[in-house]
Amino acid sequence: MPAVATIEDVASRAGVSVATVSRALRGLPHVSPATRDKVRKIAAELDYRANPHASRLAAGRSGTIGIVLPVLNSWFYGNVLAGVEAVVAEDHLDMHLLTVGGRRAMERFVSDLPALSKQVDGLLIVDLFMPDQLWDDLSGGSLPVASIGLDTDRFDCVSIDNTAAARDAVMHLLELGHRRIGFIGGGLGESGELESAELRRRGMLEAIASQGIVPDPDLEKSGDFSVAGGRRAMTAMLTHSAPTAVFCTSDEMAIGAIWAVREAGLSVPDDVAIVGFDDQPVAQALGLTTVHQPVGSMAARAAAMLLERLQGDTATPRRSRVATRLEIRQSTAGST
Amino acid sequence: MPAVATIEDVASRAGVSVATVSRALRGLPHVSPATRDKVRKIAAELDYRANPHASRLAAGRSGTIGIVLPVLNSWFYGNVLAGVEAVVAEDHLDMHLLTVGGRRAMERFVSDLPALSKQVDGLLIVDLFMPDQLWDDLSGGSLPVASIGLDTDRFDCVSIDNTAAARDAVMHLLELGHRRIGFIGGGLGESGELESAELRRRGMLEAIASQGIVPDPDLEKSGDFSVAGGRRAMTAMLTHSAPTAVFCTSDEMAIGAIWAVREAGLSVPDDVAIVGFDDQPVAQALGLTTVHQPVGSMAARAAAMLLERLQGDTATPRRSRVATRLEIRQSTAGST
DNA sequence: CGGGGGACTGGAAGCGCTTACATTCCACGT
DNA sequence: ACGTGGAATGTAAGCGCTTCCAGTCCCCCG
Repeated sequence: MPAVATIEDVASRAGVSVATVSRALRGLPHVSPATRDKVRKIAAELDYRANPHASRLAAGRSGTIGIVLPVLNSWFYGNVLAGVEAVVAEDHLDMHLLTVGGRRAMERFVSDLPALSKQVDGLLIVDLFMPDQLWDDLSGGSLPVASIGLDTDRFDCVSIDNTAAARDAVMHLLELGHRRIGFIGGGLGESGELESAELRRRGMLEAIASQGIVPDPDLEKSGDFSVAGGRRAMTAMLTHSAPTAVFCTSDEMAIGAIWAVREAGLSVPDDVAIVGFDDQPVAQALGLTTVHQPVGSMAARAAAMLLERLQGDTATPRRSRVATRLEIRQSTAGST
Repeated sequence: MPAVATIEDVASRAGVSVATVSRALRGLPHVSPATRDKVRKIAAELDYRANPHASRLAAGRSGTIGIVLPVLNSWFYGNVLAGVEAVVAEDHLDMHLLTVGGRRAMERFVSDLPALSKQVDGLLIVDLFMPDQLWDDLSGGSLPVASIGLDTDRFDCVSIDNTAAARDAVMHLLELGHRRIGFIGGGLGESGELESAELRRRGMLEAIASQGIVPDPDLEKSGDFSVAGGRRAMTAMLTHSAPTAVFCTSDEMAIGAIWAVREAGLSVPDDVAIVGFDDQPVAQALGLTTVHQPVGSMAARAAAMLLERLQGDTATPRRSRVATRLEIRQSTAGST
């Protein structure tokens, strides 16, 4: 049991008070350079690390930001985490995962919100089903909040223009001559549709409306952002109506849709063209036409914004819009 | 600023001491049922939540387990996180992500290890590049450790028989008549090969040796477990030698390999058969022959083992072996 | 009916830091 | 020579819990 050194050990060994050690180690003013160096040297010798719980309790800050997301096992959120991680690690902050998939978890999250401010200094909300109350609590509270994928002026956000991106994607299909265009949107668990999915649906509707096409409810299905969900939605769609093209709100669902199309003995893109969303690495490998969005860097940017807030920046919420780009590949334009 | 209630508020409102509140709320003995109920009722009214930092400081326990993994943006680790999350959430524990990709991060991790015991009660090591020193530190230290994917008797682990799984996969290729079989293994970042990749390589060698085939170094490449890495490795392999089949240590790399094969104007499986590893959802959708391993439940099981250790279980390390299964699909057996 | 022993409860000492405030010290201006 | 202001340092009061220890109180046995 190598009983790690405490601040007191450092202080006595350096012949100064704990207050001085604390100041010296954190680079605060009111410490002479000589003292600071000496303290640091001794701290290094002792391999001293401040006990984070003590620091947090005393300082009332946690040095942690909470990341609120629905699930962990999806490419999208994995990339978000990676992007955020890179940024917060630089500032020696920790990240605290708050998985809020499903209605129950969301309810618990909302009710925990007041207490949460003790545990995290800020919150990063990732594209998520947001009950109305959460919007209010979040923008009303004193906890800094930033979001990835939510497009709002109530707090900092970095997002894409979901509607425009979807419109472009569907316009692409229309230009190829498609008239019966399906849509696979999505929500996670029992909660409602994700806002981003809803906006993409709107873009799709705008696009087909611009060509005077009447939307067919049978051509709208909801998946859960998984491969299996996409397949299920596509299979259902194929049995009832017969789209010649389908726009999916995630690559995973698009892959599932392609699977379903092939299972039905049809071919992509000849019988059914498929468009995804996200542009995961796998999309390129498979020749999936999809909307590219730079998830990792969006996440990093949002994290950086949040960190600025933690430094005390209290300007009005910033909204950062990131460009998307339709990657046209074989799932709409050639043979797979 | 709705100043959350402290234990003292609850105590005074309930007319008892803070000690009693603490005991009542945590369900410790030596509290009469009547008192307990009263305290709980009042705590609920006040929406009291214990300040975790204070609890941790006082108790010397963190209620947190650390999860050590190399990267966050990969399907494998995402599923690990999801599996672990499900288990730890039940016990109201937090998980602390320790991303240790790359040599530098690993060095920092090793040097932080002693201090880490203040921050986490236990460590969950996910299939990772493990420097020798880390092995010693981990099994020598007092911190409970469990691992996912590492096969060891130095601490609890749940793992698969990588060698056997790889052998079976390659035997499958041999049975199909392949004689020039490539291997795409992998490590992450600048660190060495993952142990699991190394074991799979061994299984591959065993298999081809059993058929009297001499291994060809040109048929061994290393990827980084990404689609791009798999593609790169495959492209390199195709230019130098011409395998008729390739075994990849992850599905992502297998997908990249398929991509490269097609880019080269060849077809899967007719010119080159491809086998992956993991059996991600996307593998089934794509008809990728692959080794199935139940990542999520392995992670959950390892987490459960670790939790038992936290309860004080000090039996000798348990090794849990999970069965894998070769899923034969079109990338080796039919037309894609 | 007295004493022993549980079952409850409260007091209080920390846990290892941060930080407001007090103190010391020195260089400087007058 | 003496007051002064500011920088450097120390003192000590918490932060909000947990937990050891020491009571209290009551019941039951001898």
